[in-house]
Parts: sequence; structure tokens; C-alpha cells
Amino acid sequence: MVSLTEENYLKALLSLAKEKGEVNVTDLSKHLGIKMPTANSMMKKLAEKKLVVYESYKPLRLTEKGKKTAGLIIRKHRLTEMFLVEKMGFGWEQVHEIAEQIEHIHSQDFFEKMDALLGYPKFDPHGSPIPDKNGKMEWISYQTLTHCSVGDVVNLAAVTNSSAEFLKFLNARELKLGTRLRIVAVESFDKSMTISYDGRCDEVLSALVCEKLLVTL
Amino acid sequence: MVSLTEENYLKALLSLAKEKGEVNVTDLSKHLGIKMPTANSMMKKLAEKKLVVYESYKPLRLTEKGKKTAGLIIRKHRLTEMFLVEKMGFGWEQVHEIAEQIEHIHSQDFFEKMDALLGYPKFDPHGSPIPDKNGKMEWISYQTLTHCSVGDVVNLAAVTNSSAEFLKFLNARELKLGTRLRIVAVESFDKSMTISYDGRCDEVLSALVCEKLLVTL
DNA sequence: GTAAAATGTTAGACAAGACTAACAAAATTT
DNA sequence: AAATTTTGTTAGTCTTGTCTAACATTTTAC
Repeated sequence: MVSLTEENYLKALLSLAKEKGEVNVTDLSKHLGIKMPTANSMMKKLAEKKLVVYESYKPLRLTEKGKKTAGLIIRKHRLTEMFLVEKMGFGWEQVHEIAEQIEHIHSQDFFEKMDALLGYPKFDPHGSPIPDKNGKMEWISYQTLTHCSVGDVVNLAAVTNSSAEFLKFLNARELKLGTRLRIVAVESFDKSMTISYDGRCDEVLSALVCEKLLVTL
Repeated sequence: MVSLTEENYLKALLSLAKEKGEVNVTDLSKHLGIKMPTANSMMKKLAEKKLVVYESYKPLRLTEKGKKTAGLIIRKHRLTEMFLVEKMGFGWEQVHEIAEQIEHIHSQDFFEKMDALLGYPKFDPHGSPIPDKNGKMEWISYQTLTHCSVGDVVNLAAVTNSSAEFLKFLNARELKLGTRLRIVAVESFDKSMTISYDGRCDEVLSALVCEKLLVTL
């Protein structure tokens, strides 16, 4: 019914909607690394399938059906990432690429088995919520580390970027989910932060990094 | 380099070559459920990629490169089947379909991890040999049960058909790999066999079934 | 050893998903 | 508010992998 390519468009639409509210064709095409007219014609196609609401020159919107479909793909992606880390011994920086492919496997059983073996996890290895069987996602509002002040002690709950490079950077500093971070200083000039945690003292993180770290109090 | 579609053609060529020696376009197209001209043009394409030797009106042959590529796909398929059974709790009748999709995943690491977690298995859950990292397959010459005689006691080593239906048929009779079978009688009229094993007495198997059961003495 | 059947090949069409070039509308700048 | 820039759309092309129809060769049967 929905092709692999279409699945990737839906996933992109959902994540762009989450991070930016409105989605336009330019952002979509950049996100997927394709040209604008290609994205445009796919939107018309998805509109015919009642997965997207398409009106000329208006922002793009997923229909309920589209949201559910996209949510279920993200569910498969995140269950896979969790499985790869928990059951197969991969590092959190290795799993995105593989999950990107496995998310398109057509087999209810396969993902249900993963889910059961993992004990029905609610979050993936990067702290992102795993949508339920209806494709619904809990949207927990974390803060970025950037928004914290000197003296705050916070819990590293999630990261907003799953690129291998960024995660290796965190690995090198032993920054794992669940780590308690104490903010020692904030450089007002460039917003870089000095933090201490778990045996590590006075690590300096650039604002670019801090923006990608999601924390709870 | 090699598309998913091309991978399926190579796999088909290798398995047809194993079971019939020579491969022709008709068999190939039937095996893949496509029309002859489609198979024909793909053969020309694979010939350009040096994966197949194509000469008009001659049987099809894989090149060494083609054999290796095909062997590596079958390796991924069989490792996956083993993983699904051993590590995820699937029945041997459920795994073919899923493995058919996962065999196309591009990730060395993923299959190496499977291999290691499984302890470098040599056979898949249906008794078929798993090709090595060079795509080379041990070709063990089993006999079909059909070729055995009354009084023979043999070991069920593999099955030549992985369809869910056939495997469910075997499940219903508790016929598992490794079971010792004693041939009680052979009906000369239709070549059906009466066998006893492991608590089960005088099970009657049609010649069609016996042909798909591979045994060792 | 020719006729019929089976098998293989060529040519041309089509759908999916990508592209470029050209045009249109909206948003932004001045 | 007109000019410029950005964003969106249309039209037409290309590649991959499929198809059908027509034709060619090989094999099988008589």
C-alpha cells in the first residue's frame, strides 16, 4: 500500500512537524536530500492517498491517517534501535543507519517480538519516545541544556541528534543518558557551558552541543 | 552497486543452478514470478556488470563474482533465519518471509553481530548450509528419504522446502531436524512411506513429502 | 527431416521516483 | 508599492523494473 519511498516522506513530514510546526516543501526536500519538484509531486500523490493535506502554496499537513502511518514507522525504527543496543550489543552511535533500513520490514510479528523481548520499552536508546501500536507518541517536553543556569543540577534525558559523530563525541566524554549534570559555569560570550558529573570535572561544552542535550530537573 | 532486484535475480540463479545444474530463462522467470522478457533483459544487465555470462539461446551461468555475490546474500538470509529462531523465538516455519527482506539490509556489522551471537553456525534452521564470508557454501550431499529402503534408520538432516505450509505439516507430526527415522514400510504403488520415530509410530508420509526430507545414515 | 511446440529475443509501452528548465506566487526589502 | 528574492508549481526527460505483442531459434515429435 505505502511504498518504502512514501514511508520516508511520511516520516520526514512528521519529524519536521514536531520540530518546526509548519512544514513547507523546501524544508521537506532538504531534509530528504531531493529536489523540490520531486517532493512536490510526491505530496500530490500522498494527498490522493489521503495521507497528506495538500493545497497549493499552503504549508503541508499530515492527515490523521498520515500521522498514524508515520508514527508506526517511527515505532519500528525506535524499537529496532533499542533491540540493536539491548539485545545485540551495538553502541547507540551505530544503530540509526541500520534501523533506517529495518523500519521498512513488513512483519507485524517481527516488531511485536522485539517489543516483547525488550519488555515493552517506552524510549529508544537516544531517549526518544517509542510510539504505541496506534502510532501515538507521548510528547514529553524536555528542556535543552542551553536553558539551564549555573548551579542547576539536571538529568540527561535525551539527545536530539542521533548522528554517529555527535554520539561518539558524547561517548568520548562518558556522557550517557541518566547522567546527573551540574552546571558549573556559563560563558556569556558564546554560551558554552562548564559542567561536572559522575567523576568528570569541568567539561566544557559548546552551545551547539548543549542545544542537542535534553534534560529534566 | 547491486540493487535489491538484482540481488533477488542472483539468488534465484544460484539456487536454480544448485538444484537443476543448467538454468534457463523460463525457469528463472517462473521462479521469480515475472515474465520471460523481463528476466531476459535483466540477464543482459547483469552480464554487463560481470555477474552473469549471457550468450543468446545458451543456458545462463553466474560468473565467479556473481556466485560470490549470490552466496553472500544467501549467507545473510540463513544467518537471519537462524537468528530469528535461536534468539527471537520464532518457529522455523515463520522465518523465511522475514529473512527474505532482512537479507537486503546493507550492514556488515549487523550480520557479523548475528553470526557472533549465534556462535558462527554452519547451518540454518532448515538444515541448509550457511555460506562463509566469501560466499562459499559447503555442499553436503544428503539423500532424500525417497532413496531409502525398509529397515533403514536415518537421521533427518535438512528439508528442501521452507514454505510455512510444509513446515507446519512437519510440526504437526513432531518431525524435527535430528530426529532418527526408521523406515517401516514403503508402498510400492505410490512410494509413500511408513516411518517410526521418537515416540511416534507408523506415520505415513507421501512420496511428495519424502522427497523434501534430506537424511544421513 | 519437416512440422509443431517450447523457449528465447526484440521492440515498444508503462509506472514509480528521481531530475532540470521554465514559469508563478508569496514574502521580503528598500 | 515596486523590485527582488524566496518559495512553489508545471512540463517534460530519464532510469529501473515491469509488461505485452511480435518475431526468432531450438527442441521435440512424428
